[in-house]
Amino acid sequence: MIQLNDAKGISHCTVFDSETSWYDLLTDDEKIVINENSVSITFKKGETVCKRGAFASHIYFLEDGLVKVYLEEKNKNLILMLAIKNNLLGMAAIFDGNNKLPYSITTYTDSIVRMIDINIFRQLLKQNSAFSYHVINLLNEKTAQIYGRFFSLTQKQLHGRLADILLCLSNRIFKSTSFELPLSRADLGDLTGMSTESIIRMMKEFKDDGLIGMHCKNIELLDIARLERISEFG
Amino acid sequence: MIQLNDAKGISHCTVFDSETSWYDLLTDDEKIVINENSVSITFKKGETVCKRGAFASHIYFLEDGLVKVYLEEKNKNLILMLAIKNNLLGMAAIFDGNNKLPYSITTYTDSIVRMIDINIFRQLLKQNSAFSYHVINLLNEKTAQIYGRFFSLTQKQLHGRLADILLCLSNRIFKSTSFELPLSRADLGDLTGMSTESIIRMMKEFKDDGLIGMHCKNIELLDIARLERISEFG
DNA sequence: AAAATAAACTGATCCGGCGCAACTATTTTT
DNA sequence: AAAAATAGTTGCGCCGGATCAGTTTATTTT
Repeated sequence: MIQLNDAKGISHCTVFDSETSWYDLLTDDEKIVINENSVSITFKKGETVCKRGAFASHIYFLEDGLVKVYLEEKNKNLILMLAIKNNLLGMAAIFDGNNKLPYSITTYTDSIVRMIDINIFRQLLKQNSAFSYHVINLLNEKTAQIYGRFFSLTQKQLHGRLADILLCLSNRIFKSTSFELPLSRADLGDLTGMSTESIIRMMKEFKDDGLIGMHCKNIELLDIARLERISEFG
Repeated sequence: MIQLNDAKGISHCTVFDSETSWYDLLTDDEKIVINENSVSITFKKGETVCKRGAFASHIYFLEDGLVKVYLEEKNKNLILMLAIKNNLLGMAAIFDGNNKLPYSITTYTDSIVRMIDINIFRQLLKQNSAFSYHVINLLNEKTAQIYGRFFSLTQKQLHGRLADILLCLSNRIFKSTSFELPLSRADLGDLTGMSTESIIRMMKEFKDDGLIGMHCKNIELLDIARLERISEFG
């Protein structure tokens, strides 16, 4: 289990990555039910899996790929979280008053999504408490993450927010200090609550200060300790 | 069930108020277990129920009163939500990696909190799936709310955020267009992500514009339609 | 009731970060 | 390969809101 809020401060992380498998908690019969009531769909990079406001008919299990979960309204965008493979998405709609999806999902890379009938999923939650207990833990982990990000975006300024997201991408998504970004600068903006121009300026500043290396989409974190200090102080 | 995200826009609301009783979903035996493993504590106005970072030993059921659930760090504060009676709080710690509370809770008014042993609560979740299904719904409702607030605080400017919180207080807490605020201006600031001074200035502006009436702590919403428009356009 | 403390308010100043416009580089389309 | 569209970059001006420094008004304390 990954620690989300350490003693030092309130960390900002936006990736959800669960190792435990909910599927293993189902009985053999239940597994059959899931299999018969779900389909695996392939999405290309940049395709939309679902849109906020639509009726929620499925729970999405991301079998492979990288997606963003986001809110959009007028020209304002906010990425709520990034998700990598083995994530259950769309659970917030399980009992939303009106059964509408509370967010949209779009892929960053080619992705495979298993779409599970929401009523079947509800049924399993109601009948299998080991499964529903596990789901509660998943939800709580996401909630803790959202709190950290909420704090970061409302209380820190640009430097801190950029440091946060770079550390998060490195630790949680790419698991390496150097990686090739599938997100555009505009997406980084939607993730950190800043304008595209500010993202660019700030990244250049980080580069000039020797905190990161950067050639187009290729990023390398050079001074993690200093990035962490920037994240902490703001 | 209260609708959280309507078609018009992303609403900002910070109060959690559930009518359904989780307690009724327990069996008679389970009710006895809960009763034997919980105590009801009275807190005076302004007292701290729990602090972020402490080991989570209990789930808090707010039997009466009004509390804030918040993050604090250095001189930065962020109120995650307000809760009124009949709310379960502290559930985010049920399976947090390290069993630490992810937020602090303080009362605004004299309050009664039933403190339920967290392991007993876990046990009930594991054995009673009707109960855990209900808890999943509660968590999802909170999540949807947090998303709306997240959007509000990161994408709207002061006017919109103030309109949001005023409408929320009126609709969800006081259930009246006129009410006496138990929160200080500083708390309103922590709730909307703005400085105390800005809260004061903005409220005066709203008053001068005839949107609200205000005498010290007494607030009256005079033009709800315009407040909603301000909330929507930011 | 006086003193002390905290909360509410006001005005002046300053700057972080946004938005615009223009330009370049890269990718996609035809 | 040329054209079009998208993404990335830079400079500049401006303004929303924070911060600071103070005054006034409430609320506690003694």
